Amino acid sequence: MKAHTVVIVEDHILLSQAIASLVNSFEDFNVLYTCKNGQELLTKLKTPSNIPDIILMDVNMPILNGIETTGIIKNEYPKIKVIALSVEENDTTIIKMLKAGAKGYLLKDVEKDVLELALIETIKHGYYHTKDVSNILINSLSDDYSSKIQLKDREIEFIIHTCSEMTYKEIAEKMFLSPKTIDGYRDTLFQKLNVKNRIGLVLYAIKNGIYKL
Amino acid sequence: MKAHTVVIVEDHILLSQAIASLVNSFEDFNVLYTCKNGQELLTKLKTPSNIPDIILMDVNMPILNGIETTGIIKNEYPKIKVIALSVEENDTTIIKMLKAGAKGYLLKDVEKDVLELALIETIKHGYYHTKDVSNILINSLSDDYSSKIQLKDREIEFIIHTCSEMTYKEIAEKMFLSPKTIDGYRDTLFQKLNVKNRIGLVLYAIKNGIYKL
DNA sequence: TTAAAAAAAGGGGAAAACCCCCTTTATTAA
DNA sequence: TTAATAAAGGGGGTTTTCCCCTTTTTTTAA
Repeated sequence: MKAHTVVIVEDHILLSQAIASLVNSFEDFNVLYTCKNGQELLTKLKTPSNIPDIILMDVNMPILNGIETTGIIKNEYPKIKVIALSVEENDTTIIKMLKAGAKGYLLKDVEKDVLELALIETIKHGYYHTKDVSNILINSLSDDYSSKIQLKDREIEFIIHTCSEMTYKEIAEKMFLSPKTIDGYRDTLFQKLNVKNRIGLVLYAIKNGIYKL
Repeated sequence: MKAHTVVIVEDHILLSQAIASLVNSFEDFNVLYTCKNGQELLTKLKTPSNIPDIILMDVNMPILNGIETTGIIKNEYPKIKVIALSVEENDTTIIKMLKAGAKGYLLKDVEKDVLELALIETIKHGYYHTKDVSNILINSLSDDYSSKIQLKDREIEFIIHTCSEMTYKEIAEKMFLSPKTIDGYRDTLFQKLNVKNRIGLVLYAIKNGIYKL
């Protein structure tokens, strides 16, 4: 009988089962069950024998996502440790998940040894952070201004139009503005968002969910 | 010693290793190694002892994606059977992958038993199709809109660099080419991919998994 | 070995993007 | 009502991107 129990919450069944197979190969860990989303997990947790030591939580899931679910777990099951497991590497998502109560954040790009270490450390110390995540946490303390970037409605509208093949002149027509005003918006946003050109702005917009493909 | 060998091509390392762990738990299958993209796979296959019976191939990967890789495998290693494994469920991607030579197409949402069945059937009969994929194949017989867009290695490399704040001049330096050659690549790709400008190219690249944010 | 195809490169010029500085107009708060 | 702030806009000039046409070099296949 293994020492510690794990539950996996991941909407792709095959990945869920594959990760379960991997975790079951670790010496001290046993997967109790898998769930497809946060809602299913909350239903399962009502039965006390279903309470695990650790939950491996995907972030992007339908119905009830990882961030929301983690917040609920923190409030109602404070003894359960949540480790996030995601392809999402942008700072905003990581910060949100950690603020919601996750004790660690692993990318699906890490080696399996890192997953095993994360499980062991979380049991032993209550958390596990990779260097990347530690850096992001540190930066988020000193870059308190960066979470305060406020984009105005018209700025957002402009950004969305830049994520298209339209010239600035065409965007100006679309927004009923002068091309010189568009120049002004561009200059302001390049400074505000610390980008060098339109490509930088488009990448920023997609990365931060301002524009969805 | 198990009967059949499998190789996994998947850019997220942990998923790669988790799927390998799962496949190794199947009675008749053994994972030889994993690769992060098609390019790495092609390098590995040059050693004859690295030739597997089956390749489990992700579709969206940087550098050389699943569709291109599968096409190359079909031409140069016709005995190897490729099964696609992806979150992508749109008809276009499925058709492209099957036309490229994949012997099956599984979603990451299937149960692990379906993966095992697919492996067994592919060894026994040479292919395995779920009902969904069979329906898509039948429907595609009446839609002969086959798009034959082939991207060359250097083109892909160029595309990845355009998804950055570098000027074309800087990209030319990075690729050890003349700026005029970059102009040539740009013109060719704009026509090939039916885009109007660099923004269009960047959006295409992100949408089609050529560039990952 | 030679011809064809692919890759690399070149010239020229117009349009678009970028950057710097500044003013005017409209809205909001005191 | 007036002053401050926000939004819109202007001039001028440089750099970069785009487009069109062509040639040279390298690689591949016959």
